[in-house]
Amino acid sequence: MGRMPERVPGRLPGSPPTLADVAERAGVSRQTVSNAVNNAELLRPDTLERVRAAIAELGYLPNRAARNLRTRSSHLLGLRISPHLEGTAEATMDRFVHSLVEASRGAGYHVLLFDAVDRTDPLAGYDDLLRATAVDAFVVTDTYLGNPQAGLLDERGAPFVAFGRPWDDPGAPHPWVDVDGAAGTRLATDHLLDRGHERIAWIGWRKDSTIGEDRRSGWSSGLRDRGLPTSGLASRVEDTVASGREASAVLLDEARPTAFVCASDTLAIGVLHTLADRGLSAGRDVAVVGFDDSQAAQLVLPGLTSVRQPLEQVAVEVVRALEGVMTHQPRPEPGLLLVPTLSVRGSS
Amino acid sequence: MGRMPERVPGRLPGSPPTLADVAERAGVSRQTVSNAVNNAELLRPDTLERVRAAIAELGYLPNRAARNLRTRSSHLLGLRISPHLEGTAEATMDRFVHSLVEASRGAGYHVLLFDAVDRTDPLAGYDDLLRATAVDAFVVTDTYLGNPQAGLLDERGAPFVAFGRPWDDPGAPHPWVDVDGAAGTRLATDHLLDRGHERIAWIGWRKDSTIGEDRRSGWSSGLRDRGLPTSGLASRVEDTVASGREASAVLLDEARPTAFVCASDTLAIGVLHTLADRGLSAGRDVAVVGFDDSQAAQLVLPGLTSVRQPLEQVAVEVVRALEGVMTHQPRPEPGLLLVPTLSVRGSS
DNA sequence: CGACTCCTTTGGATCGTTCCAGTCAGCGTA
DNA sequence: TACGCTGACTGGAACGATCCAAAGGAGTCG
Repeated sequence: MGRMPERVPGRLPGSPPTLADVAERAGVSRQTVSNAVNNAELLRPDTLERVRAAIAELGYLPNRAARNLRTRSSHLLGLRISPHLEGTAEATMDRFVHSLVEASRGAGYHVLLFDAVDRTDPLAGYDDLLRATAVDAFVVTDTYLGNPQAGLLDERGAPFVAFGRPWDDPGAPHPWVDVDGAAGTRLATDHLLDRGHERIAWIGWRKDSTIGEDRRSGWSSGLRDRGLPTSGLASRVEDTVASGREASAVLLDEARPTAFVCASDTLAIGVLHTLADRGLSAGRDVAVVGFDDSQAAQLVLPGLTSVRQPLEQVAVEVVRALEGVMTHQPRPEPGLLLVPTLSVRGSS
Repeated sequence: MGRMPERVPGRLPGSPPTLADVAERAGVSRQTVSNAVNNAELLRPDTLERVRAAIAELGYLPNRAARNLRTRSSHLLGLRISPHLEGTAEATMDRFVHSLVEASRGAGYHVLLFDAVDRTDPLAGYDDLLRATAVDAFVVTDTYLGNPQAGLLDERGAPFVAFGRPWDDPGAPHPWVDVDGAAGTRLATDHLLDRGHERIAWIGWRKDSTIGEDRRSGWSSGLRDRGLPTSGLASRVEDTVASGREASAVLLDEARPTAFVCASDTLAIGVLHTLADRGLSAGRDVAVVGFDDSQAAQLVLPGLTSVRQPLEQVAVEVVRALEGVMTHQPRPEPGLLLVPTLSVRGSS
């Protein structure tokens, strides 16, 4: 001992302490400090305490870059955010981001946000981060567009978990977590049936939207199971307030429903507008249920009953699945389907 | 040449190529490849092309961890997200996050999200990331609570830029970017005055909210400058729909205003509810203006006119300021105040 | 023709951590 | 006493990039 640590003279006083600083202070080797941090059970109790004291005194925290380099992992999860989602999907995504950050922290990960330089390239951003080993894994959320991402990432051996089912390839091997939309609309439909409604209309998206058709099926199965008709009671339109408004006006004229189930809050708010136009009371005269439980659903006048996705739970399961992927644990099932709940408000 | 690269045999075929791989392929030294990436002007044109070809063939991208370790910088910006903000502030924050990710990318940075383990500690999360040199700088957004962060981060020499003024210490030296709330409400007030309104009411937050008082001042100065009265026309309440509804009912009864300017969309929607209760038409009978231009403002029935914060511009300026901070460039002014715009819709 | 530039390129050291092989002391057993 | 064995700790090498000083080559000039 007594050897001068060579690098100290040149160090700025403000720069954080290193493993070597702690080692010198505790009178042990660097490796022993490393073990104190990562494998405490390898140390004798008294040594451990001495090292821990030195760590506390100096306020030492391992340098991330050095650790990342050595262990070939960054403890970062990449999440690509779409520049601007349409309608209420944006709010859903934001609620998910919050939940994901929280769930990731519990597992020792941080969330790295990135966006697509070139929106036409499905792998834009992903590929660069992967090759630069800047993230350990991805959370893929933009799967609803006919996700080429999943397949492409799988090909490159990139670890990831998708929030959203592989609609176009139900047998896809990659792990995913999703919310059962049909169960949500079924919940909504049963809720309305329980309130005595028998003529319940559907306003959803165009037929080429698989998510839209899934949500629709919850409505139709709910009516069919009670022997009630669905024909003439469904409409498929764009996801805008104006479309919901028009579609509901037509349905009211032609099919006289007493309740509406909608594929989104945006459409449901369109229905509320139609009711207001006609002097009908939402909730009393005609019931309305939306989907997403957006902020707007809480703010509009009678309060909009809406299907709420369990995003906190989705985030937790996504992180759990990611841990499995990164440790190469085999999974019994690639997918996990969670059940939404219903936020009941004045509109029903 | 001809020397076998020692490390190749042990490398997994899937692991990304390194500087050494590129160097060997191009027949140059590692340093030359490094220069080709970072200081292209140092290379002779033909060498540069050869190296670039090798980089392209191998799909090389510098390893982030190694670069971070050597250069002592991570090219990451830390952003702490609050677990759950109240009301429409959450939507504002999310729009800002999107803009920040985009602006950061332009400057070669990514955004790292984190949240507070312990919400009572103002530096929770910040300190750890700083000591672990996990981020280069922070974007501090939660300054409206009487920001102890700014001072504490300044003390530790942490580079950061705040979105939000240092209300409690106007002379604070740290850089910040903010939106001029008073200018926004002034814009709203002038807009209503131009439409012929003379009795314009204010519904804002409690007096201890500095932001609320700032926004209020735009309304009061607008009226004073035209010699119109403000007394009896202002109300200060909680930021909820119910409060806005009650406050507007009282004001309508006692002061008979023909227009309302509100400190938030949440309050403005409360006003809309009161108008609907009384069979008054928003826009025709009574005009209403909100603040934040939230999604709900676009969805509610006549459309809510609202003050829109230029968050894209804020993000760009925050990143610009951060670049200045990190290169230790002196700043003429610590702060920058941006002017909002007005999104005019049916409610006015 | 040798000395002196200047420009390009190179090898070694380094950032701070973890992996790996090995040292050393202490203890039980023959 | 000699031997092996185990547990606690150590020193050197490695991860993959950049910084630094110095080497090599081409061109200029006395």
